[in-house]
Amino acid sequence: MRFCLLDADYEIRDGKPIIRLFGVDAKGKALITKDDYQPYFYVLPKNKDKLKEKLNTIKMVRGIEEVKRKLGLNEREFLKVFVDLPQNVPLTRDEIKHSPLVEECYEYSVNFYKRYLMDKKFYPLDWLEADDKKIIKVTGGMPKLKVLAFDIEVVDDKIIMISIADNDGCMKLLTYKKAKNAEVLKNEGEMIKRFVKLVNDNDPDIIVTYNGDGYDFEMLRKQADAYKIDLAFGRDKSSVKFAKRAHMSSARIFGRVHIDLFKFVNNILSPQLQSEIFTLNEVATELIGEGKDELSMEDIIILWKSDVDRLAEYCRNDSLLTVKLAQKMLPQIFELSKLSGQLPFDCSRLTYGLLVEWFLIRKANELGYIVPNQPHWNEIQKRRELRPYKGGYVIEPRQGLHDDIAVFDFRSLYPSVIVTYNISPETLNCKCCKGGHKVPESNNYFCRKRQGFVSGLVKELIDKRMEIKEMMKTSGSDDKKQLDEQQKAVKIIANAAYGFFAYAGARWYCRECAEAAAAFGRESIKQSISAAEDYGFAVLYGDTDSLFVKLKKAGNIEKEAGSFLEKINKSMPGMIELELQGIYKRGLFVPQKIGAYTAKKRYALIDNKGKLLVRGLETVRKNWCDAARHLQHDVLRLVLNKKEKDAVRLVKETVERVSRRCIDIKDLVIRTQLGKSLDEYKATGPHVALARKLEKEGHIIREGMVMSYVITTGKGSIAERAAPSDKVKLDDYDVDYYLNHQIITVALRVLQVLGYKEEDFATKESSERFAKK
DNA sequence: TACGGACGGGG
DNA sequence: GGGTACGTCCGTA
Repeated sequence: MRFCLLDADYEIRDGKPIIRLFGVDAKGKALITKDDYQPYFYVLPKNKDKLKEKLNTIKMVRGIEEVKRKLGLNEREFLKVFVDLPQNVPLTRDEIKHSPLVEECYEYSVNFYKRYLMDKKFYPLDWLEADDKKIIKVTGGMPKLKVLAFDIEVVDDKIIMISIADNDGCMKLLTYKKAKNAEVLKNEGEMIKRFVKLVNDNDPDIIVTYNGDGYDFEMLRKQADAYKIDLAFGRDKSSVKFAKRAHMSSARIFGRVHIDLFKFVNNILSPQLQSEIFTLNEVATELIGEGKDELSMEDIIILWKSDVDRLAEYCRNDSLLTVKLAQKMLPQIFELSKLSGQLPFDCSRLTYGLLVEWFLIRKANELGYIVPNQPHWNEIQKRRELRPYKGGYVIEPRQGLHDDIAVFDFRSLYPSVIVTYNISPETLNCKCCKGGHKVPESNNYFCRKRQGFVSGLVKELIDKRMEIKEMMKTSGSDDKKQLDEQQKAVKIIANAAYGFFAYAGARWYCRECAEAAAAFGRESIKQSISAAEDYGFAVLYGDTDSLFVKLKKAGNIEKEAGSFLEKINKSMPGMIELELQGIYKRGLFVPQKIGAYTAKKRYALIDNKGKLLVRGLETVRKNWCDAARHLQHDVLRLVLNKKEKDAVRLVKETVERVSRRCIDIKDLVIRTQLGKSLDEYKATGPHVALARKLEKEGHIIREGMVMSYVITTGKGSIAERAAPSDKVKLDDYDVDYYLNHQIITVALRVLQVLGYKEEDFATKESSERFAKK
């Protein structure tokens, strides 16, 4: 049979590990094929023969082979130790790791299915041909995959609604109250059972969610456990497995690839997005130009009581939006899978650093290198404690409002720097050439004679990207689209290499390499900046990899930005490339230091369509009250539309309304989650103080509960004055707190830059309060 | 000033 | 077999 590889794992059958490969054939039919493979790891022996004797006494060991592999730049002789079961690889290593016969063990923590794919040189989305004897790679295009998205709604810890949508748009809505176009079930348990059946009937290859690992599947598991329902989503009727991963569990389904789009956005895509907020609404708006009406938790509770039809519509729209977003993002995930060799399931959940790491691991394997071991926990800690090295070059922002701004992006600079100066752990201060590439402001240098492992691979990536871009020029629109996804994937991995050198958990960690790349980078960026100034731009702000400019004299910013880029890219060495990130009508720049604390990038831009791009200012999260949250956004929008006076008036109005208690108390509610059980708290924040009070009154307080409170007048710390939001009357709230810690704080973030002080927002009602301070 | 704790996404 | 990110900002001590 011939199939396109989508997923893999292994099972133990009759005491033997069996690899299972999952995929679809040309007609889109799901297939599973199995293969035998033997787990192993490498040992660098001190005494080869004696070690072999010792290994042969270990029951788990099934065979030993002598092999030559490269360790760094040198070829060494290793023992390849085969064991019976994958889980016995680390156990066998434990038995010999302290032996005087062993210098070091390697590759003992590579998952068995990854080991198999790596050794066979199988990449996800490869077409494989399997017969009774063996599996070989063949050619084939992209198969048609059935994609299904789902979304749940929850009220009071109960799932009240589930919607599903697939790539044909066909949908289903399950609930247990009467609703239009819904399938109405008897209760929550029946609904979950029905959902499981629907998924199996629909038989998707890919299941997509938005934060399904962190929420929907967790919630389903909890409720299914309560009703003793088996979440048998697997193609073999197996239940969903919750794999413990680095920081959260991932919902894994046999035979179907569960892709959590939020994880991919958060881990990989976020640096390339304009938005700093990664809600489904924001991300979908940016990527597919389609958003959604957002409902608050309270809204959902109210709608469940009063307007189930509308809630159903909301729920439907969420799964539909998720499936549309998947159509946009899956090609990107697949291209990264093809490049890094990681299964789409893993690839969509890897962090930036691990994505590079797995790319390097597979390449190392293919080039005959032994993969360096992961650093030990104490080594990672040691790396983290090192003082930070000098990073990117920062130009302090020119505080205030500016018109007609061009933003240039230097991000492709780092891969070019790594290649140009051969920056790699093995080429650092080599013995062969004392006159290597010297690092600015340092005594370190990099080899000129031998290509480094990492720098060589980054070079391949850059060359590949050039090739793809060349191909794009002569290809049709469908091919072009796929090629574009390919070049983006290449760019993602190439760009991540720099950060990877400084990532404390990295196998190819090299602080000197990161330092060097930063130093060479600073040099080149400074050159680009002076070129921009010579051209006639005023530099408004720059930080590491981005540059904000406006024209010194009147002119067309878009035209000038274009011709500047053309000019500078001709004079830039090698692959160094400056890109235009965008043109903006107006921008507000906030200095990095406000009062006592410093912050990174803080600015807000507005484009010609009136769309806002906000960085570093949107600290207004759920532990702020709605009044403050909305005020900051409105103030920003007004300021960027040159309606500064209106902004100030709005702040004054809000101050006045808060002072006069002419405000809806629900706009003053602050929410904070209890992250642990009450007795574990050392510090008593407002939410903890309130929770303790409620517990004494006989309420049951559990970890994970969200406390909703309002700060009231009275004596003591803020914490002592937090009262449950549903008990607070309009006369109770603390005007001072809401003005000075919420409303004015948030307004000043923006307006301080334009020279305003808190006195400027004083009204008759509030001036007395300011005078007192 | 240092440090504990929460935030993110989802509902 | 491998540690619950990680950078930021609030409030308390």
